Amino acid sequence: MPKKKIIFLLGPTGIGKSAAAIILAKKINAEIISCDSMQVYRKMNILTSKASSAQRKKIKHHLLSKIDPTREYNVAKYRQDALLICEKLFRKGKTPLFVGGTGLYYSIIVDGLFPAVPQDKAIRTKLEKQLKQKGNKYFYRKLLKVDAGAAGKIHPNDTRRIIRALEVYLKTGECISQLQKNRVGLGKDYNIKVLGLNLDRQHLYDRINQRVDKMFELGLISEVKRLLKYKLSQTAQCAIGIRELKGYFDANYPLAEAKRLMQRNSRHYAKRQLTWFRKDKRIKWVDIKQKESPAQVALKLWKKLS
RNA sequence: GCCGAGAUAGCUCAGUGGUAGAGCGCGGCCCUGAAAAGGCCGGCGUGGGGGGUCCGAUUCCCUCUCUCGGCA
Repeated sequence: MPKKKIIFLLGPTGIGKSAAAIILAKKINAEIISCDSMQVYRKMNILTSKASSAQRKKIKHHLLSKIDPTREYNVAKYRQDALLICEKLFRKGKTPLFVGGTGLYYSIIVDGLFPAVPQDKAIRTKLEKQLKQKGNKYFYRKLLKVDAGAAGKIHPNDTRRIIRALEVYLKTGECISQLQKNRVGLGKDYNIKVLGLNLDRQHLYDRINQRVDKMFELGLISEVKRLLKYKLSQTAQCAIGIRELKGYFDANYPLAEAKRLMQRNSRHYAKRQLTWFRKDKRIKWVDIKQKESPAQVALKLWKKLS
């Protein structure tokens, strides 16, 4: 029996993955699974450029608007949810088409998640308190003592990772650097195709800037204002636009500045995404031109699949 | 046309007689339970053109060009 096929469509924010994906999905009898860490949240539609309900009627989208923005979400949950949906699609005879720009989520599906422990609130609070009192250097030395392997890979200022490594050690007595070696990916059991969309940097940045302009036209301000009435989870509040608009609502700067920051942070984000994707040799890149329509892009993608 | 100010990084500008910095922008990279997050690295330059003084000029002098004010 041939291996079941899973397709990924990756690419930087704003490049036009979603629109092309819908057309591609139609052609290949696929349903779309979002590979995006922010589109899972409800009430964040304009902010995350989620597919419209009209688009969603054309092709079923999974893992969109699944979680309330007051709740936490993370890679492990994503993996669990996404694999479940994959199985469901296979039973229906559909091909899963993962679409998104969250490189870690992609990697976690394809390369696997090493068996570790979930976050532990109590341990974290303690560690964070210690970090505050003793400073980065001391904290880093602490990690160096218990897990030199991890310390070698983590910069002393990257306290978020240091906390995680220590958390794993305190919880399990094992080194995260050792655990990380045990990951089992999907490659053996499935036929995985990975497509990437790219556009020259200047035009990509133009698109990103324009997309932010568009968000404002569509009513971003009231959407975010509404969102801020809730106590957003730590993860949900990381979406680009929330912090930036909050500064405007708090009268720290004018609206134009909020928009400028959103555009800049989105550009930086796209750049980081490209860095992440660049080193992944499994990605088959499809270069698009500035003015290509979603249908044209979808056609190029489709050709790349055969 | 005259008077004044200026011309230094992609932009805004600082500074110095011993071949230049800052902020923003931009580029590169790392990444496993917060990943649209978090962290690291990089000045990316014919100092407007030409001449002079000097051991040595981006810095001082002359000149040309351009820009911005003001006066005509």
